Amino acid sequence: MTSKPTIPAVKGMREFYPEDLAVRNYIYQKVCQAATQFGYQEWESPYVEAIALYAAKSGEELVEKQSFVFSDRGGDKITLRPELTPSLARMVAKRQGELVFPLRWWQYGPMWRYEQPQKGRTREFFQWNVDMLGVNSPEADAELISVAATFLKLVGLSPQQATILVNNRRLMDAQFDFLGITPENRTFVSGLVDRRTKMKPEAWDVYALENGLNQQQLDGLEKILGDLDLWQKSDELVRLFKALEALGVREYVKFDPNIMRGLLYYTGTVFEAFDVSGSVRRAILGGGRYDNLLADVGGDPLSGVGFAMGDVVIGIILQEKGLIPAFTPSPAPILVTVFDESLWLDSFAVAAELRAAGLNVIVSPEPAKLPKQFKFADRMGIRVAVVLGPDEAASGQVTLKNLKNGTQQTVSRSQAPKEISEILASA
RNA sequence: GUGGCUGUAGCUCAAUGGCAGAGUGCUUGACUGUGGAUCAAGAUGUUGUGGGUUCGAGCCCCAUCAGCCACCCCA
Repeated sequence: MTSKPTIPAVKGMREFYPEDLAVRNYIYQKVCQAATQFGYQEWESPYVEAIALYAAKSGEELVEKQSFVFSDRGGDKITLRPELTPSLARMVAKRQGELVFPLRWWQYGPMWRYEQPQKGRTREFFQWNVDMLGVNSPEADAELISVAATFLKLVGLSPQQATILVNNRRLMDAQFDFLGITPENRTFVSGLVDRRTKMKPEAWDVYALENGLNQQQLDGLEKILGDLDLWQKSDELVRLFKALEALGVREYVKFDPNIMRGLLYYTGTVFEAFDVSGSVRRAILGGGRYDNLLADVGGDPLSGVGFAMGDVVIGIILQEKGLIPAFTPSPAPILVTVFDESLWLDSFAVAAELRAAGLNVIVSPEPAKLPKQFKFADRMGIRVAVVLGPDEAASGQVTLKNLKNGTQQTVSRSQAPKEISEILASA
């Protein structure tokens, strides 16, 4: 054996073996399908950006602690992109005058964040971003939630398995006002709400009282957070749920006053999707409405709504539930064997004929014992083995073996493509 | 950045401080023109890395790297 590699992969970076890439590509395919059903356009932005792009809009945590930052040869600070929204804002602002609104864009690509790798979290991940810009309405919010729900449905997650929880920032702010919580205290209270499911109730109470809430406010807050009918007090949420009903995805969505989302730039509807039954407690995806997206990059004010989904959490969930299609190692379903040295190049010629007929074909690179070649075919998930031995060569024929059921037939070389196609079509 | 657990054959894991092991996979054969099943034989290790304690370290101590889990944050 060779010695062990002395230089490991960089911490938290992903290595995609063929079976891993198959999973990634499967998710990509479903994401594309969901977005395309709703008429969203695929776009792409640079993987490397100036750090200054994020300084304006993204949180301090993301820029200072979670970005991979480098200097280019001119001394400018650049970074592997930790998120997509600032790039979106810039590209839209640059062509704001000529783009057609409402704009519906999606992207699926790599992102990097310098975090401690753990379950559902790596330093390199693929993220699906979907955004609609230029419309500010609960009905537009409903469309985005509907795209997300459509994806969940496409990958085989039922409403019982995965749920999208929805809340509204304006509704919560109004409730906070009613309790006499000051605007400067709102950020703390939002964080408090966010933390509620992670702390023991008593500890949470103490934490709240120690940070400026009085007992009356705490009681009121707990009442609000337990009120699953609270959405009826929000015109926006009433319209949202009616639209979701019409869009046919209402069963995937639930109101939950505990959903706040940490990002400061959300202003209205917010939502997160969770796996209800599995081992991952992290959100599958999250998003919401943000106003004034373009203000910081010099564009005209423009409201938008969007969400993001990482590939890591959804990948774990789909694997756990057996929802990833079986992996076939070989993309070519046909193996042409090489019987011996004298027939070596004849086998190559047979392979070329089959490829010319439009088939995908592996040919053994050198003579080997047939059992070994058949074993290889089996391991690679190949469905048809082609044998060209002395008998076949003498009569201008080849033997075709169906590896699924073990049957075989000997046919002329000219007929082989047609016969193989029939075998492949039969299963 | 903080805390906890782990690191032994390709993989999953054993081994009271005293000879480095099993299952699985791999190679070969039973079967020189046919894979999956069965049986038999065989090969495989700087015990993550570097120090230390000890007559003796896979095991104890320190450091370091990596992985997992939780916190922070978030997709």
